[in-house]
Amino acid sequence: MAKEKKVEQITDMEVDFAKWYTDVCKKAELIDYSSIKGMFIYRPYGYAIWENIQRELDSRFKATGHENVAMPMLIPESLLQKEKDHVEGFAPECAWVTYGGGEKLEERYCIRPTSETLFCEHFKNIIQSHRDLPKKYNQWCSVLRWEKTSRPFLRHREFLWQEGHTMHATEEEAREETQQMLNIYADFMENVLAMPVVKGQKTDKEKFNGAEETYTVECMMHDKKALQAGTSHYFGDGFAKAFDITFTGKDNVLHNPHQTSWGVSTRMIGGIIMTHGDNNGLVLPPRIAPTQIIIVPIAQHKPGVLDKAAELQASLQAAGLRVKTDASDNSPGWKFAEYEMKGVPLRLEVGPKDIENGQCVLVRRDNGEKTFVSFDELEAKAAELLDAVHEGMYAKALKNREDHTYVAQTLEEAKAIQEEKGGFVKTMWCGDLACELRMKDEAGMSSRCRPFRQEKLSDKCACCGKEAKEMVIWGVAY
RNA sequence: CGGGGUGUGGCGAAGUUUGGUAUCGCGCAUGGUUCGGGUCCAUGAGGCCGCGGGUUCGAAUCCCGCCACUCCGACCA
Repeated sequence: MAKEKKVEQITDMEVDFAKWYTDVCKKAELIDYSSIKGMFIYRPYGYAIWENIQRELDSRFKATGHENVAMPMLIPESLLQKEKDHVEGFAPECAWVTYGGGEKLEERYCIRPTSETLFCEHFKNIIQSHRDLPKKYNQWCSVLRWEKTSRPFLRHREFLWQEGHTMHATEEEAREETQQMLNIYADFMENVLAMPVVKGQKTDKEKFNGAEETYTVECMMHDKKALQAGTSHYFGDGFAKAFDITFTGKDNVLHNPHQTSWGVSTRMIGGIIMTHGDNNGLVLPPRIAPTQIIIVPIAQHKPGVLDKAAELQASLQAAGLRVKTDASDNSPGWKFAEYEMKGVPLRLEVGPKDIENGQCVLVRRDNGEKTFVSFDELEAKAAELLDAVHEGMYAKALKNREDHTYVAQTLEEAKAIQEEKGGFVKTMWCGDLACELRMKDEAGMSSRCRPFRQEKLSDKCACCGKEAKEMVIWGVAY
């Protein structure tokens, strides 16, 4: 019996990372393909992860004064076209509804690729006075973008997400909102998903269509590629002007409100898989795992074993943990492999020998460590171990990022690092688009962000040698 | 959207070159057996061979078109 490789159905990530990824998505029963390219079926286990993500984020949104709404799915073409940069960015990947009830429509409708325009139309109707501000809305929905290539979770044509849209009386307040939401994302990813993030601002080239500023949280995957896990945009009053949204201020003068939007999607699940997964399958962060503890009874036909398993499940559930017992006829070894593949953070083994000794075994998914725990301290120990699994996963992911983040002083150096090692490359940058394009052309890397945590690596831009403004992190992105 | 690869029961494959009754392993069902790392045995069910045309007495196999998956680019959350 192989010690390292316990699940034969999954391709090793060192052999073929892309195949490993799709194997995990399918074998862990997260997702299935549908008959339409880029449209995926979220299976119960995959959807349960999304529901847990939703629950965690939604409570954070509510705690900061946001309200949920539901907007229409269709956008009239005339509405989409009101903001020039926005429509230019999204028009190429829109899908259109042209028939209704068998009749050709007067005006075609875009299936929402994002809902800024819909929110703006609505905001125009409901905002009159400074007393109506701020408006802090969010919606959980799916959006459609006609992508050319697709991969489970990472790039769908239809994907689930949340989009927050807010309107504020002052620029200062809108900017604060933008930062607050970015921080909520960062905190959520690190403390719930165990994914370390780099916070920063996008370059003009990479920012959202129509935004003044785009902020991002960037993560590094196992294959050293970057994943943009969430974004928060400051719009200024550009959309407000385009949509003629005004309010009367305390000064009895008409003003345009300042706007933000921010979103994360099911792409984060792809991030979880590629940040934490291993050659035995998925490894789920305990705080969003649909099942946190799987109880595997040993010699379950023997009297008392299943009763004890049920008793342990009940007491763990009473302690607020998500627990299941697998009492199927499959052998214990089969069950071990199955729940490893599904990434369940802790396995609890209990058999006749354990019952005699008044104990059971807890096994960590992240590192395989076994702990014997007496029944009377099980709830406390299980909760403690779940936290330890979270911390272990975070530390491992952080180490991966730090081990594969490099400094380059020149474009040639950056290119060499990318070709030989991959990962994040930090360089100084003058701020010119031309240098950013050269980095893409010659080193194959796009700018991931201008990190908030700046370092002064030198005085000169790595590309052109002119005076540098700031440090940029470059990488190959999903 | 350009270049390569692939498509055969739920999964993984053989068969395609040279047209001639649809194969194997896993899984599934039933019964028994076993249980601390994917137990073992027996019996059985399940296939529009990606889809649509064409050639032929006859097509999984040859020809044409399309679709999907996948890898490498370009584009994008």
